[in-house]
Amino acid sequence: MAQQGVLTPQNEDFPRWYQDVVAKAELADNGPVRGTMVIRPYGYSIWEHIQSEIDQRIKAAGAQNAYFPLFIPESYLSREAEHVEGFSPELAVVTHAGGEQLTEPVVVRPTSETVIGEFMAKWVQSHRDLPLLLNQWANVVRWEMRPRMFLRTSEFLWQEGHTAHATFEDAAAYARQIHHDVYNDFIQNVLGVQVYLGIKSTSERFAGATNTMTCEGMMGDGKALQMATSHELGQNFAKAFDIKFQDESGTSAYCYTTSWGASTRLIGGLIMAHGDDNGLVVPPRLAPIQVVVLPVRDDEAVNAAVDRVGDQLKVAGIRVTTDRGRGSFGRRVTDWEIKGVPIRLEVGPRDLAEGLVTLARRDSGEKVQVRLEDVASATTNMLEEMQTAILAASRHRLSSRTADVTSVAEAAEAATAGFARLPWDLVRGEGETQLRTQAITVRCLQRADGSMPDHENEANLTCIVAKSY
RNA sequence: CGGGAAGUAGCGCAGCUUGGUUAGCGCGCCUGGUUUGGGACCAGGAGGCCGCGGGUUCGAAUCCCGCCUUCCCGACCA
Repeated sequence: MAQQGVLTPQNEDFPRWYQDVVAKAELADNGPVRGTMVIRPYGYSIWEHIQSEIDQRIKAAGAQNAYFPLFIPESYLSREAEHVEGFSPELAVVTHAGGEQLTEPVVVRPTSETVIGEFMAKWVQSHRDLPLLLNQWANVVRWEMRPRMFLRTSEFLWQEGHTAHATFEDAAAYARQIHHDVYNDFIQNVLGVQVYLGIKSTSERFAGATNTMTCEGMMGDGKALQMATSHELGQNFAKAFDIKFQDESGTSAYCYTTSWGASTRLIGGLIMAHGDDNGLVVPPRLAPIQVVVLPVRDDEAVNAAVDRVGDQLKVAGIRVTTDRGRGSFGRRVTDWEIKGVPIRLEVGPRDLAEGLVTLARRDSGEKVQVRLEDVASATTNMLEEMQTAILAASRHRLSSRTADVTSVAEAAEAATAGFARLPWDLVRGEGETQLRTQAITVRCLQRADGSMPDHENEANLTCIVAKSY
């Protein structure tokens, strides 16, 4: 039965649709202070799954978790000139504490290169201490001009990795390893989003970095979202914080450091990459709830079957929940659709009489009937199919809405609907400035074959330009 | 921070132009009953510092000033 939508349709007003999903899927609420956000239990459970997947990959890459303080002496920031220049406008600074004015104000960390640098300097003495591979899960604060739920909040949750290496090559290789094996692997295989991997142009680079790598995803409205980044920091922070080691020959040298992060912004990316007019679509591998079992009516035989089916799925290792007796069937269906649960398993007397149940897939709307004894295997298969289909859809959107063009003017035109790709030599400098006036930015630079360049000055690079979040 | 819009019950809104008894409506919520194969229905009920502060007035949701917050478009950004 056609209903008036619960959500604003995407093509009517995409930002409004986004807000609706955040609210109706019970992901988050606005906090009382400008730009802050309360992450609700369902939203937080998605974050916990993101954390767990990324954390496993970080550990597989050899880094260890640690925790550094929220407060940083203001003077630390100013030790690295570009870093302080980049971050000062958005710092929250504590000037009073304990009822007194502080002699040195402390900043609430916007990122932790500086404090961690300070401690790396203490911990690194010898080449035997390298590489030093650290990660922390933390909150950071950046007083942004224009907050948006999950995409840009004054306080956000993330992981930030910080490493120190003996050589430029080792640092560069590790930053790339994180970029591919942690970020791209997670984003593609768990989040189901196809991204462009590339390096940032000088103007888009992280403050204090010598090279910034990015994963650029395309959202449902054709705009870009930077979903994770890895930075090579050269010796900038090593020099500012005196991170030195002695090599085999006894010569003292500065380390090369890296940093890399992914944040709760990924949830914004999840919403906008896969969501539709019925709400969120959570990829099966990420979903806190993979299957919701819905009894069509509150009836003894049906409930008994619901329990049996739920147990079968649990035994098969599927994350399953049951929703019974909470209002009408239709209501429960739409509620779980908004939350994006991959599979809805309907149990009703008619099907049951024939020994069947119905599976409904969230992304395609496809419904199939399966025999009770096959529920676990059919569900497992459908979850895998959906995971594959979601990535395929994301891949299709990215390729079909990236236009290869040959001028800045054409790029500007193409960027109204998606991404544009063109030779970097046509854009760098003048073109970049010109595109910026139309809110279009260079998202990343790639080699002609789509691989990641070593630096901006390589010959024959292409660039991808788009409007972005 | 610049340009635009808006803040009235949990959510969405009307009322404001032209100040005047008790501030309404839809959804949601509570109670009881009937329901449940795509947002159920009937009956009864609860819920308001009308964003905050000041001013004008006999009287302010309504007029004036200031501030805060949210949304949209920019500059900034994970």
